[in-house]
Parts: sequence; C-alpha cells; structure tokens
Amino acid sequence: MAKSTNREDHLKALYALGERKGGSDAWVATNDLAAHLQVKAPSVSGMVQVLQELGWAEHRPYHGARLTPSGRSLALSLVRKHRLWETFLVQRLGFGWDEVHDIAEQLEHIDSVELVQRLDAYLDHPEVDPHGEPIPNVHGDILDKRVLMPLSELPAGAWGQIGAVQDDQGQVLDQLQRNNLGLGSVIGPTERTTLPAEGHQYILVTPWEKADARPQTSAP
Amino acid sequence: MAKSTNREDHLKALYALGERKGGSDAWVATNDLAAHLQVKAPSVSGMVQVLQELGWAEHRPYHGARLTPSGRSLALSLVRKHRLWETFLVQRLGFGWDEVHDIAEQLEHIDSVELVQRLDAYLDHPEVDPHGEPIPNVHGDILDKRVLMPLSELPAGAWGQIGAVQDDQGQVLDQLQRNNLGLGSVIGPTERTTLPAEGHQYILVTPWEKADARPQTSAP
DNA sequence: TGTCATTTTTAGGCGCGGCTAAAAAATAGG
DNA sequence: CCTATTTTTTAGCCGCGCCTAAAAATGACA
Repeated sequence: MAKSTNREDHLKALYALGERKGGSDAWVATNDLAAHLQVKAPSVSGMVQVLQELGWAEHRPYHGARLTPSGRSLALSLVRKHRLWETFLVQRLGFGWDEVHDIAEQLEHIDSVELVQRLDAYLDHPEVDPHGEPIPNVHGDILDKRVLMPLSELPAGAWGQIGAVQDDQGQVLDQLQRNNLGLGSVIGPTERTTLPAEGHQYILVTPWEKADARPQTSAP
Repeated sequence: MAKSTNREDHLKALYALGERKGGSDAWVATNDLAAHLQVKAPSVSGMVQVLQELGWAEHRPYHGARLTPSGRSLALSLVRKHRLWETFLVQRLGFGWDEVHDIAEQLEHIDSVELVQRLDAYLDHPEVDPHGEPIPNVHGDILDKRVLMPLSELPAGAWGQIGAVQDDQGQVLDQLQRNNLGLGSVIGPTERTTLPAEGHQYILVTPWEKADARPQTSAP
C-alpha cells in the first residue's frame, strides 16, 4: 500500500485546507475536504483512515484530520511539483496563467525525483509560480517570506500591490487579466470595485503607500 | 465510459504488436498482449472486450484482436505524445536516452490537446524521437519514410548505420552508449560481435557501403 | 438538561482492473 | 481422425475508490 493519485489528492487537500485554517496543527473537517475534492463525505472518511494507516495523517473521529510530518512532507513535494509545472507551462510553453491549473493537476502526479530536479534547474530554480505562490524547495521549505493579506481585508480606500492570486478555477485570474492586472499591479479603490467582490479574498496584496514614488509593475 | 490509463495502455500495446506483426490488418494474440503488458491473459481478455464495446478494437474470440481505425488513431496520438515527451526529456532536460522511457510512459497519459501542440512547437516539430523512432504528426501520419532493417538481419560481414533503437527496457540503449555508439553510428562486424546478440533485433540500421566516403556520425 | 439539527461515520453496493481456477476452443501429433 | 497439449475465455474473487442510506456522535438552543 503506497502512493496513488487519489491519496495524493487527499494529502494535498488536507495540506491546503490546513494552511488556510492557520497552520500545521489545525484540524480539517471531513466535510470541507469533501467539498474541496468534489466527492461525498463518506469517501473522505474512508480515505482519511487509509492515510492514517499509512502514517500520513492523524484522524480524530467526529473532529477532523491533519497531516503528520511525513504526510506534510509528501504534500509539500506535490505542491512543489504542481508549481514547478505551472511555471514551465507559462514560462516555457506560453500558456496563460489562467489555463495551467488543470494540466499541472495531472502533471504533479508524475513520479520521478530526477525529473523534478531537472525541471527545477531548467527553470532556474524559481521561487514563486506564475500566480505568485511560493515554490517549496527540495526539502519542503518555503523560503519566500513575503507577508500578504487578502484584498478583502485591505482597509477601504487603501491601495495594495498584487503579490499572489489563489484561484484554482481561474475565474479571478481571467477577470484580472481582462482588466490588465497581474502580479505586481497596484490596486486602488477604483480597480477594487471593478473586480467582483467574491474574488477579493483570493487576491493577496501587500499594502501600498500611495504616496510612494515606486513605479507600478505592468500586467503580465 | 471513455479513456483511462489502462485502456490507453492496451491500445498502445495492440498498436505496437500489430505493427511488429506487419501492419494494421494483423491479428494480435491475447497472450502476446498479456506478456507485453505484464498482466495475465484473463485481464487482457476482459479489456479487449471493453475496447471492442468502445469501438476501438475488433475481437475474434480464440483468434486475436486488432485496432479499428478510431482505435488506431488514438494509439497513434499516444505514440505521438510519448515520443514528444521523450524528445523533451532528452533535448531540453538533458536526460540520457536510456532514462526516459518510464517517465514518458507516465507523461503520455496527460490529457490536453493544447499541451501537446505547444510542446511540439516548443521542440520545433521534431520528426524523430531520441531513439530514432518517427513521431506521428497531429493527424497520426508518420512522415518519416526511412527503410530500416534489424541488425540481426543484416548480412554477416556487412556494415550498417544505426537509424533507430527499439528498446523499452533501456538495456540495449545502455549497451550502445557504453560502446560510444548512437544514432548515426556505423556498425561493422567488429562492433556487432561486441554487442550482445539478443539486442540485435532491436537495433535498426540502413545498409552501409563500406566503400563510401561518407563520414560516420558521432555518438550522442 | 433534553431535544433537534448538523456533521460524520458505518454499512452495503457498484464499476474498474487485476487475479486464480476451471471450462472451452484451437492446434499438434500419432 | 482422435487424443493430448496449448491457448483463450469464462466464472468467481479481491482491493480501490466512489456512491446512497442509515446510524451515531456532536453541538446548539430552548
């Protein structure tokens, strides 16, 4: 009993939702996993027990699940692969940043340590992917230390610079692109009202002092 | 009911063995498929019936199976993807030609028409892969018209130039590399005795007139 | 604190793709 | 031509990963 695409998908979801809830000790609800993975709750119940048997997750019945250190390490290697492939698809093959998620979702399951190493080198060891998300290194460490906040939490009237966009479906990415906005773009109250409010929580920004003379990075 | 990794593997095996037996109207034995796919015969029996229901193969019980035109087309698109990925792995990522088969075996199942198109363009529309095997174009046509013969059928004492090497396991490729031989290398009686005889049928050559002044292409 | 709604797990079923063992068809040899 | 061997298919089983329906635990609120 070892790795499988489905188990890997569950590990990744557990990692993603755990991070969203604030860290490695957060418990993730079965229902949330089910919603994220687009399956029914009983399927997750079964899979979480398997992950527990494999030593990759801890399961407290009726309470939730969270990754063990070895599970976390596996999840991070999946995130690493996903983001490296996204970088390849955009930087080398010329895909748009809103087109690569689903393909990378398939590519991340390719099993070859050597391949990942060579891909990383081929891309010059990128630190962030095309969506601004940090790429864990080979040890699973995230060196990117930027502190970003969701646009939805930026005070009204304030400005922010887009540092990353967390959007698996691509709608927010598409919306930004249509408005000529990308990583590094500076958003003010005007742009903010242009973008659908539902997307604001997925746009991560650094607060921006409007007075600054720093030039606005152009859209991709 | 549609594509799946296993069905694709069976299609590809059916194509490969059919070609080896001399063309699109050749019947392939269940046992041969089973041996090639490393599964037992009953598994193949079941899968071949599924392929028949999908309209991808024709099955005459106790006689064999062969691809339908639509099955052939699918198989060729898999071969295309496999060889494009191998080309990418060798030409861009610097893998050795004996290291790429297993990785390409995984990559060929990635489902994205756009990805294949872009990869093909990125590699400058290569006509052969790193093993000298022709890459079918997007319509499934093989434009490469070289006529090659197995080294094992080359008359004793004759010389031949290596045009392709059909070796999924990599042993023959490895053996060639150790002898500083590659695509384009010219082989004479001396080199032939150096290489293990079992591999001779997988090394495809064009007969070479020793008297010719044409220069020997160097090993990769 | 007891009841009720919500969440989660358990029970049981299904399709896929593999397996073994047994039956059936094809082939080879006397 | 008939029997023995080989090949292939059928029958029946198992694990994975999904599902629905029912049971169990939790938690909220009167």
